[in-house]
Amino acid sequence: MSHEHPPQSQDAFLSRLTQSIDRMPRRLRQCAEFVATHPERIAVSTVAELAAGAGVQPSAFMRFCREMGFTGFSQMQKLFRQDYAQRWPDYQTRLQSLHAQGSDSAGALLADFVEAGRLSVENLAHSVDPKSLDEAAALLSTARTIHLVGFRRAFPVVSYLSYAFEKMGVPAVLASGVGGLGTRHLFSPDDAMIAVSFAPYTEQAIELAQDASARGLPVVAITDLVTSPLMRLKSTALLVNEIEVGAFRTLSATMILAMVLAVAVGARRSGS
Amino acid sequence: MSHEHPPQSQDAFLSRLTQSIDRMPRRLRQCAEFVATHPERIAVSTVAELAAGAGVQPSAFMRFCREMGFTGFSQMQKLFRQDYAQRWPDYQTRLQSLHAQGSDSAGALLADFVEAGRLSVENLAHSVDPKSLDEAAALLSTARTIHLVGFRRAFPVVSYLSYAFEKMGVPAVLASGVGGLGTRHLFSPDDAMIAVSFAPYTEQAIELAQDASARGLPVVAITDLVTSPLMRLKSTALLVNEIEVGAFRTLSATMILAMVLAVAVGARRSGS
DNA sequence: TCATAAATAGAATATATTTTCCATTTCTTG
DNA sequence: CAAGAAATGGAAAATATATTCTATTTATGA
Repeated sequence: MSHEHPPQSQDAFLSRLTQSIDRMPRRLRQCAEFVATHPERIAVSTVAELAAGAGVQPSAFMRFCREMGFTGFSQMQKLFRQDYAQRWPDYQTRLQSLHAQGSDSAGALLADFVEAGRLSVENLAHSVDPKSLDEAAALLSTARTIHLVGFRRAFPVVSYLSYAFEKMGVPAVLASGVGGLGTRHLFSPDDAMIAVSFAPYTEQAIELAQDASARGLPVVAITDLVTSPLMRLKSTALLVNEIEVGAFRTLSATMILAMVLAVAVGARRSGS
Repeated sequence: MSHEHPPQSQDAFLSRLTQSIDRMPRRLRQCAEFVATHPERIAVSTVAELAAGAGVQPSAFMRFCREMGFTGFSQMQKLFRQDYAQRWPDYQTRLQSLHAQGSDSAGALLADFVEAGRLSVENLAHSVDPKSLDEAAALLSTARTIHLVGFRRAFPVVSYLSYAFEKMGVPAVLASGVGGLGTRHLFSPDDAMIAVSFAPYTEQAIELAQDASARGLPVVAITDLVTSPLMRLKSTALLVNEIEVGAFRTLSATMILAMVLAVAVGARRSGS
């Protein structure tokens, strides 16, 4: 069935893919999913490479091409090679063309933030001390419960941590700050805290961190400057410096740091 | 002469080309000129096609490749394919082998995630269509209220958007999903929605987006795959693809996209 | 102008890639 | 649970593509 005329455009191809992906058998769906994730590779890869990427045999990928209405892989590839030229430019060129659209267009904005984000991320590898990171992971992995504190710009970070910890089965509570006094009364000496705060520092976050520290909880701080109030605690500090665009700072590097921390803790927990 | 090591990048290739083009014999210069005019075709063409384009015999084109320092056409083509798409598969395999070695010290983990983040961010410049971005900003800037929908991994994104919009005085509501039916009854035709969801898609998010769309609200979707259910709505879609490390995906590129969207909307609001 | 070297075209060969085929396994359905 | 259908993996065959080889042409310089 379904072996009529082949899709004439990438749009047609993709809509057909979405339509039939649910009804596909296992291996064919693997192909479909891989193609949906990396459509740009079709033009420049061989069946063998794509099949390997999707984790199937070349013959399975062939069947996938047929199922999509093509006579074979070559025909399908031809479609993708046709308008390859449009997206050809590499990263640098692409950035320039985004900028060229005029300084107040969304494209120029995107170029600015992408560049800032890239630099921030690259910078992270230097600004974070691996020893502190190990230390932080060690502290957190032995805690009974991890309290997560962060407001305003830091809130997305802790909400991500909360999600990641839940996914890995690590007990963690988000200090919400809404509905009264929060989770302060729950602090127990064998717990630990991750406090996230950036200049200008939210008082509430600092207070909670100080409180926890006073009660003997180890505190891991994610912050931006060495002058941060969080540095005054006897805490383990992880520094991230996001590059500013206009009055805005990205969160790209910070999210990566959060993720690394979460995964490191998760690994230690399950490993031991 | 000149048969040393091959160029390692497209830039190196091009500078070498300009350098030697004057000293080349006729047919070889035809090749050089054609390649200089259509560098994007190298990755997706055969020698025969390129030779025909340059008006020479395939064997002449082969000599040209040699003259440029490659062992043959295949090696040269590889360079042009790598710069475009081949970073990803290389990266994935490298990562798997690292994981197999069990180098799960926090430092190595950090390096991995930094690399993944950097690539994800760079890729954003390709995957997001500037036109869609402009369109999205336009739609959202005229809305009375912006409804924000996103759960699980997408929640940090919408919580950031909520923060950014508040900071800029743009009315936005977070569809919390907790405490009952949420904000669905608040949908009004002159509102708009930003829906964020990644595979495996949270049903609740999809439903809310469909509901909003059915009621005539413009929906801006931030999602990962062309097969995403959010793509089926007549919505404006922005695609972000984060590289996977182990079973985890960063949010670095996604946060940048969110930020760009927020700032673009804010600028339009205050500008008009 | 002639001798020599370089460059070229086209066919022949080697290699890579696609495509088909079929035995085996895995699902469906009565 | 058995019979049939669908799906799969692997390898063999067909095709496309890259690469080399050599006879011929074109350029170079004394």
